[in-house]
Amino acid sequence: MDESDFLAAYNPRAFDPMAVTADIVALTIRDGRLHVLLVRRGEPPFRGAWALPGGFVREDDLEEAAARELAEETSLSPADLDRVHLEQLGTYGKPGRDPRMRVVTVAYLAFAPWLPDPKAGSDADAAVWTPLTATRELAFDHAKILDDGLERARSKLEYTPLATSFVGEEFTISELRAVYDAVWEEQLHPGNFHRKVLSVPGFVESTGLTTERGGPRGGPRARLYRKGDAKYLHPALLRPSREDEIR
Amino acid sequence: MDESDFLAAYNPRAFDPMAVTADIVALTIRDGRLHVLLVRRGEPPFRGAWALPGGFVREDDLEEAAARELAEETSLSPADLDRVHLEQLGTYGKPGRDPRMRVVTVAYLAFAPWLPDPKAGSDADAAVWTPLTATRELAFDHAKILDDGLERARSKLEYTPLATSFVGEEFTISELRAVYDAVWEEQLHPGNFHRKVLSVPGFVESTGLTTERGGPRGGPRARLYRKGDAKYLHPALLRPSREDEIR
DNA sequence: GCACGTTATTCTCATTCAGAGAACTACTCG
DNA sequence: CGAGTAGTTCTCTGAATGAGAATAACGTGC
Repeated sequence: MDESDFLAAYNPRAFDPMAVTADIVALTIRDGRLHVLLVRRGEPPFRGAWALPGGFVREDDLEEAAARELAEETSLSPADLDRVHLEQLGTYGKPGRDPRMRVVTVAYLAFAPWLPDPKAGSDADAAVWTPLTATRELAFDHAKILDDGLERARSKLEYTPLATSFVGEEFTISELRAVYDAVWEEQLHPGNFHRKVLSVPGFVESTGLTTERGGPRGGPRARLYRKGDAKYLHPALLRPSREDEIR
Repeated sequence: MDESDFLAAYNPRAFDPMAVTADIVALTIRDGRLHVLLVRRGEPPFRGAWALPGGFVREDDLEEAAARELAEETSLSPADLDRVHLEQLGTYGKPGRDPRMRVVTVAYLAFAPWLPDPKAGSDADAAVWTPLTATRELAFDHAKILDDGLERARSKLEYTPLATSFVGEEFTISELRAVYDAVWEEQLHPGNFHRKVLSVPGFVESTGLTTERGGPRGGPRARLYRKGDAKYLHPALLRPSREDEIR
């Protein structure tokens, strides 16, 4: 066979090697604020600096590599990992972005519900959920990757039901609204939000239950919902007042 | 220095090498139909099969590599290349997708206005604009990449002014509508489309001119517009009737 | 137990937007 | 010149949105 001859003679080392890493922008919400998972690097380059969790891709698929790194950093059980939404964010391969060699990084974006505080992983001293307001200097071009991840997250809340990935299995409309408030950094109108969520087909479905108690500062018991079967929100739930970002 | 010692001792060949390619889903509109640029492979693997244009990433940036490949395949002048919108689509790295070795492909999506028929590039017998209706079997996982590119294109027309990348410098509202018709495969209402385009701030701006003649089958001269300064369409121009795709 | 502040939920009302259809007009073609 | 086509503008109707308010259920502190 022509083709198999070619493959036998093919030398995979003929090109400059490139390393491929999978890094993760993992977002969650704690205390009503958006947090990102950061690790402190235990090895050069950028030893001691904060960075996105990630690691080299070996034999596995890109997304598997990302899931593996995330599970390592957060000591997540497989069952927990199921509840985390993971999607590809983008790929960053500018020459010189890693001083060691040419590294192409495939970034993934993860939306997680509440998770316990992580333990340190293999190549990191520490991994912590960090509020976004306390932005730190990040290693490599991770600040740019984080920015891209935030913009993607903000945008995805508009036209997908992914906000439900940030809350528990059963949730109230107010908890869902808190997700939007945190990610968009805007206070949404409770009444209109309530109407909107219930009017979008497939966004949430009722469980028939309510919370056991009212809120910590009073108020009636809230009805509980679970995620519906919609893949897209239609009509979308648009961010208010983006006049400035439009041009 | 600790860090420079580390870098000096670092062996870039310690990992299995991975090749990185940049492949392109280049779309344009001809005769009112959406076309994609395909090449016929001149070398194994998949010799003789149709594939997306692309090639290995060498010293350059990923996007530069994509632009270089696109320019090669289409024999585009730098001035023409300026008018082509290029954005990253996604990265495909499943083990085994290339029989030669582990190949990670960063796919780019290009929107081009009318371009001349391409000549064959270096590693391809032929490159042709192919109507999407005549879908062929594609090499590797390029069918999936193409599908993802189409979905991205359809979606981007909704909330960005990228439809203007498919038409010339000056265009009529009807030409713009033809872009939407072709990409969405729907006949939009001419009156409502006209109202909508003119009412979205920054989508198009008037040139004050009109076409020299009416259409080939009659009708009045149309006013000419150029691209406005909006980065996003607000409110967006949503696809009609996606009820089926929502869940 | 009670007054009060808080919050879930529902309504109202005014405004904007989208879909359908049509009018009006300027053109090309035969 | 007459018929047909297409660019542009209007009208009408129903849906969606934003702002504000009403109602009612609950926790807290006295």
